[in-house]
Amino acid sequence: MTGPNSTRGASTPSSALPLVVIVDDDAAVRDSLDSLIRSIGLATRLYGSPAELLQDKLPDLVGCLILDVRLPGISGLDFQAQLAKHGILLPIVFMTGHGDIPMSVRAMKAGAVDFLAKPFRDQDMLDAVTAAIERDRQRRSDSAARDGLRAEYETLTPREREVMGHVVAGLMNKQVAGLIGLSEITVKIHRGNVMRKMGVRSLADLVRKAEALGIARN
Amino acid sequence: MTGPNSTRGASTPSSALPLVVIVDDDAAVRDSLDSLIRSIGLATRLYGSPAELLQDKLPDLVGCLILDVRLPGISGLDFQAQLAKHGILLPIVFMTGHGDIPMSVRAMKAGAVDFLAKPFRDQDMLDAVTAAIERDRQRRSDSAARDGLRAEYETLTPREREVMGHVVAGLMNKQVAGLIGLSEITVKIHRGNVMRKMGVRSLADLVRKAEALGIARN
DNA sequence: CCGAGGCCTAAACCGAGGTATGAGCCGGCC
DNA sequence: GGCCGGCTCATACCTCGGTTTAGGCCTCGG
Repeated sequence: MTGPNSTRGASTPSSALPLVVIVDDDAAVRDSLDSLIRSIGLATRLYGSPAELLQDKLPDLVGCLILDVRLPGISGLDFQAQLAKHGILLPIVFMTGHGDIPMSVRAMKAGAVDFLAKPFRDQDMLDAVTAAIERDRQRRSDSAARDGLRAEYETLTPREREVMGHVVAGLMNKQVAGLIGLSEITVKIHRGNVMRKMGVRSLADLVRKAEALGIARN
Repeated sequence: MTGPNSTRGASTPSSALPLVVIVDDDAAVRDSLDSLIRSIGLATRLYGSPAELLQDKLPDLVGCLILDVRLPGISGLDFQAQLAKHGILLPIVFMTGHGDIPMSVRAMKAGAVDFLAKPFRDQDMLDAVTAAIERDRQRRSDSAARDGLRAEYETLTPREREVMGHVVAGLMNKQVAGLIGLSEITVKIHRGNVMRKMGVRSLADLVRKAEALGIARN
């Protein structure tokens, strides 16, 4: 059985090439998919079971998963849920030889990119993988933006966050002051600090960042 | 065959009771579903074919569609696409006796709420219908909010919209003035009109409304 | 103990936001 | 023609936002 370290080196440089992780208990299927995926210039990583994948630590690359729904020891659908708990958020393309409709519907509801019945056309798999990678790219981009925002927000002191909340809610400095029992001038100071730390120069931008952070519930 | 006017009156008052529209060419299936849906207190409307549904004009109620994928004259999936063009945005629950996985995946990708293989358990159908209605309720709520915003936005004159765009982009009045070749005081007037017509009293609220409207691309 | 950092405040000043009053120009419509 | 509405501008006045300078209080940790 192909072990965890079955990455094909030649097409897996440490660059930012998208990585397609293939999990199937049939070595022939793995190799076939490996060839297919690498034919469009993507890196691959092969596993014979979910356990092998979990023991290995995946590089943090843009990519996706190709899973057979019938896997050794666990259902592909349960594995899908398990991966989410492990913080592995790679988009998943399912394939199956003996699947049924409820299975496919459940997978799609749980966020799978596609669900292909074997035998599938090569092009269908490539389309699915391409879509999955694009989805992952988007997710990472969104995630990075949110992380950056949160990093800025976390440099704020408790008071500054409190003031920021009221400011983006549309209150005037004097109202904020009255609300939390401060002098207006102090609110101005905090407000200025917020603008500087959040890296914005207009209230409009601050409001947008606050929205993206999910603040300003009032 | 049951005609377009087969609505069961007793459980279909003109109130805001959610409406479940059932399309199936088998009268027995329609009646069975009708009983099931009405058992949980929802109104129903039965059709034997997509054509009948399209000829009829549906009341504008919260609700959903239950479609067989195998319909007279057209595939349920094609009908799904066709309905979207007709502006009928009701969430769809598919059911099928002879469906396959690609069909279910295509339906789910196209936004179906669920895809049930016959025979299905009554409870599964009720769960799907409940979820579909909830989705429709949410969609209508979002849509109504956006329509209200657009109505306000449309009361703005071209100049006012132009000024609004720059203001929510975070520019100062004098910058806006320089950018579109006006005096600062005129910008202030327009800005004041924008605030009044858009029904907001703080810049923060204006920015949020602009975001919801998809303005402020810069 | 003392420095650092968070927190609060004040006085003073300036730039920006907002409104009212008044007025002129132009194009479309009855 | 006359009216209306959109658009423009000016003066004046007031409020609000924002920064600087300067100071005091507290707590935590070296």
